[in-house]
Amino acid sequence: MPEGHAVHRTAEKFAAEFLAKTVFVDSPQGRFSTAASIISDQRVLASRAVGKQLFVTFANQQVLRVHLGIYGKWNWIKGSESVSRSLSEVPKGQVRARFFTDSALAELRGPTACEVISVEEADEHIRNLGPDPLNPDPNGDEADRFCRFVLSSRTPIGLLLMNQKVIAGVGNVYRAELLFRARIDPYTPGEKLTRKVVLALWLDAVALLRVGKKHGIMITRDELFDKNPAKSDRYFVYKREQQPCRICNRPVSLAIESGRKLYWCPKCQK
DNA sequence: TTGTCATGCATAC
DNA sequence: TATGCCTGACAAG
Repeated sequence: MPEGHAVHRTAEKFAAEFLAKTVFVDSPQGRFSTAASIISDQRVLASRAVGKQLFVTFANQQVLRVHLGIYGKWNWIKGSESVSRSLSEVPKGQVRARFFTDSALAELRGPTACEVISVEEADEHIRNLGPDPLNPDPNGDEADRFCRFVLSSRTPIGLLLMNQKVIAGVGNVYRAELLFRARIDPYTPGEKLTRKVVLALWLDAVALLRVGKKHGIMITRDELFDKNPAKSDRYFVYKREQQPCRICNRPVSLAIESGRKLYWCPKCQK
């Protein structure tokens, strides 16, 4: 489930299992073999997420960068017996990379990006990303960056929220739900919004992604935050086209914008 | 069992 | 705007 909340969970899991430990890396599929050999048998110095990307720094100053894209998935195996059994078996499907110690094994399948780069290159990737609601700067600069970008753009807010340079970590689900919760028409140009509205949108992104990170699933209806709801109940509008809006009962709309499905309620979001 | 679609994004045209 | 990535959830039959 690769919106930002899931990647931050992975970064924490990586830290919990591997931080300060020597980790072995290989690539059963073969596509990551050369890069794997560079970071294998190295100590993990840091693990962090920025937006939808994971960055793991190794003792030899090499950085693993992983972006799951739409298919990518992590599979974790814990316990020394389970780990050694898994390592001795032929893995199921295409495993791009495996990261393991005696007691934990992380398998990576189907990522859009999985590469080993320098610290400088990693910094460059991070510089190209917008503010991440899960990495809020204590001095408020991240909120400010988001507001400035949105308020100076003629692009519809529905597209701005999908741009990782504007806000890193929000994807199609959070885009639709944030705009519904704020009752904003997704076609409103950023510059037509007020600073107060844009700041509220940012703060709601911080709140929703924190809930998502805490539970490991995306939930956008306040009354269900701690209830582990079924998928069909989690959202206001996402994947609910033609179903009645939970507020006004009118059918939820669907449009394809820049190749992605956009869901909204035309009555509530004006 | 088979087919379709997806929470993303880089690249080619 | 189309395609590739190549997994997995879900629907249809």
